[in-house]
Amino acid sequence: MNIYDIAELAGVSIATVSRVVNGSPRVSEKTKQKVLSIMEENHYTPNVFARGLGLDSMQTIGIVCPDVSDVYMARAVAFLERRLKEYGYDCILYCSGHDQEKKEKALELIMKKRIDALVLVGSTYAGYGSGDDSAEYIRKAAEKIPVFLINGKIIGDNIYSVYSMDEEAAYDVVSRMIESGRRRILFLTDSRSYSANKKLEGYERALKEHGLPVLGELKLYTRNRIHFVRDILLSRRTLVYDAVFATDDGLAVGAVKCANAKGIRIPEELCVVGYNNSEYSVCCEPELTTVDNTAEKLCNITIDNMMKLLKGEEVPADVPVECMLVKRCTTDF
Amino acid sequence: MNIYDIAELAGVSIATVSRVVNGSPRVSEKTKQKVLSIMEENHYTPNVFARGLGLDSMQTIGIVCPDVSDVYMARAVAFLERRLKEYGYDCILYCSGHDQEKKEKALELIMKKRIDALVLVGSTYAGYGSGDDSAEYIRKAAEKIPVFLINGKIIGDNIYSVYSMDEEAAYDVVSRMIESGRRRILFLTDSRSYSANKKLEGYERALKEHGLPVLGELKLYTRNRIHFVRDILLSRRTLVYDAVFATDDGLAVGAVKCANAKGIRIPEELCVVGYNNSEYSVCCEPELTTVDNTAEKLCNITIDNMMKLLKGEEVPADVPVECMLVKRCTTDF
DNA sequence: TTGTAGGCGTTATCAC
DNA sequence: GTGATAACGCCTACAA
Repeated sequence: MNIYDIAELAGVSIATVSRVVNGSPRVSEKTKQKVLSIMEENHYTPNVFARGLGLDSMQTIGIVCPDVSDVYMARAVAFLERRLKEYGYDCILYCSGHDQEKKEKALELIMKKRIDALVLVGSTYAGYGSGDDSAEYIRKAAEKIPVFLINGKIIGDNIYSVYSMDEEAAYDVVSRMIESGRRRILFLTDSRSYSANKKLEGYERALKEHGLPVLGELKLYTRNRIHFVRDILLSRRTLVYDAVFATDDGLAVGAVKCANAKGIRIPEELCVVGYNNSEYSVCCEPELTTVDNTAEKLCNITIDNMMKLLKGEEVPADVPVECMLVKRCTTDF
Repeated sequence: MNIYDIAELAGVSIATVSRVVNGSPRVSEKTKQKVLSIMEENHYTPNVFARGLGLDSMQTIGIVCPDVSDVYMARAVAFLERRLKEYGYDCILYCSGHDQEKKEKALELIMKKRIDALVLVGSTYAGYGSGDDSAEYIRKAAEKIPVFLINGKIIGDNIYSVYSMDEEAAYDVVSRMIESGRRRILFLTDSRSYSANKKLEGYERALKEHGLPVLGELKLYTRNRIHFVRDILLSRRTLVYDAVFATDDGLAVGAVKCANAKGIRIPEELCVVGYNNSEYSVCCEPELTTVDNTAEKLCNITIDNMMKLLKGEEVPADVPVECMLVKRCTTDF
């Protein structure tokens, strides 16, 4: 059942059917009703491929993230999908992993689908600072379609970054730790991404501004698995700290588990702050104080701006969004 | 840059270019190399819309789940996406919510995309037993393309169900609880889905076969939020139980939190078992014994069977997969 | 207001 | 082995 069949049944030309389908006002009410009823009767659905071919768009947005099974990514994808649907767009999803090579491959593949725009979720797509060319593949994609980064930042044509103000949040948290008497604050992370770096910068700035030394022994890179983190901390007997600032809740829970295992009291002897305000934070015991990076807000802004852009409006290339501290039981400030 | 441009540059016809693109053997090695190099030079990519129009397929599979931000769904989507990619298929993602109306709408929308097949993740798509017509919209979709259910079961033409053996797993867990001396076992769930019903059946069968009564007061339906569950259990002062079997880890964690708040010792005084072997189970304290429903296996089987089916092979319409008990610290058997 | 005809970029079926 | 050419189903000037 195609547009020709409908046209014939309705006794009009395909142009008229097309006009009805696309809600053109240049159709008489009478023929419009006629055509609509025929379409209804025959369950006619325009062929999206044909339409895509003509318009060079299938109203589809590409979403790429390293791994949807990560709770943070999953939430972001859920928010993005919902918002996109509200605008009548669909999304195709790619999980790229974290390897440079795989990420490049993923973008190459998804670009072949002739999507209208691209969203990259997670700061792994942000490059590792200025002057490196690891983000070149993203710029290349941006030559064809607008690229939106969520929680990453790349400066370039047709690239739009919406990210949470992690440096400021980290600075704030660590400052409070220091002001409440902590002196040896462990920086716990699983990544050297843009966002992790920003958190590190905030951490270091807070230390410096409060006259504390920045110590390599108090920065720990590890895998983001609860037991793994717990065990690594348990095994470092010489590592002394009275606070932990983790770049993800999972890591923070690992630190809490370690303290529980050692019989260290939280928050009296150890203060812990996580990141992302995930369900883990209320799952662990005691429940975790954490930074909410307002993922929903980031996602909504991203899609809203994307839609404006696709309509030809101007949108800011750089949107920083404030984080929010959610206090629970692992802090005493 | 389209197939005509390439043909002209290579001094051949578009038919030959098409043959090269599609790896047809009926091209001389010489012209093939010539065409390939021209394509390479010009970064030629065939237009997927045009190809889709001709072949009536864009090698795309639809994935629908109620909510990707749910950890279980997110993991499933990740597994599915990875496997699909291995086969050269892409996926478009829809989150439908749980409302009947929304689910129908989601399927209606995604069907318009002319996907090659459909995966429905989660037992919310399974109907609520035989004789109800709430799954009619799924049968309708199956008239056009094969539909695969993950963790649901609908019997019908062109519908394929891959699901974990939840009845058996539940029976097994509850039996062990009883055999280790538990007498009042709370059944905790957030859903009346196919899979939740199966778990309930297993629970009841175990009680009956061990000569214990099935009590309404020991079945609790609640929202799947840790604090919500904890608070509801705390508020039911008269509710007495010495074991909890929950249909999801989140619920089980709520029960653990309640016990912790009341000072009830786990597993001595209370035995708790969750479901899905999610990260929550190692997050909570004490760590949760849980049933692993082998989501990865379900997903891989689903996609493998789908690919076979799309190639014209026969595949079973019904694949039950065994669960696995993962023992941690909330049980003493 | 409506219809005609060309174009979108492929693939597939013929001939040669 | 290679090349015309007709689908595929829609959109949209342009004509009427």
